[in-house]
Amino acid sequence: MAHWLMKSEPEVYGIDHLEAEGTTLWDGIRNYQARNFMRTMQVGDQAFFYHSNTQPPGIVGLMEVIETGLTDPSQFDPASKYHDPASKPDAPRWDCVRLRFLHRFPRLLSLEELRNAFTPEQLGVVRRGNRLSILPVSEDSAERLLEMLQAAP
DNA sequence: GCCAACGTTGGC
DNA sequence: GCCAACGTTGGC
Repeated sequence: MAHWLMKSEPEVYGIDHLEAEGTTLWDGIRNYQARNFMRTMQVGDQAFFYHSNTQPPGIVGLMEVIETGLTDPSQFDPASKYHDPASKPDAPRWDCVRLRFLHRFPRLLSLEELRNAFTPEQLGVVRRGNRLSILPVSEDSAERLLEMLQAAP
């Protein structure tokens, strides 16, 4: 079972939304590197939910991958901001996964704390200017993150 | 609102 | 295939 970090702006889609819905289709990924990471996800993998573009940014919860290899429907929807006119239904360019809410952490683990505890090599999200919205998390780092999230700040 | 990082596009 | 221009993300 692998671990991932997935970013979303809480104003757009945050842990509150996921908790209320239970599961969600993680659509709208329009970056090839992030898409390729998503393609290697397996059912049962876990993902840290990271709130971006908010104060303070950081990890707030845990999700589980429950379905992979799904075609992202928003690419064919002209009304969607994720519409991709260049993508053809017989050769979809973008896909996505379905995730399930597991739990919130007892506290937010801020980017500042992450920066103090990890190098950019250990945890990609701490690299300044990292725009990738989906990142792999090594098992070592995942273990440390889970420990930090249970401990007091 | 600024700007660093970096992906994408298009002219040549 | 190079590279300048442009667009997006996201921290600050």
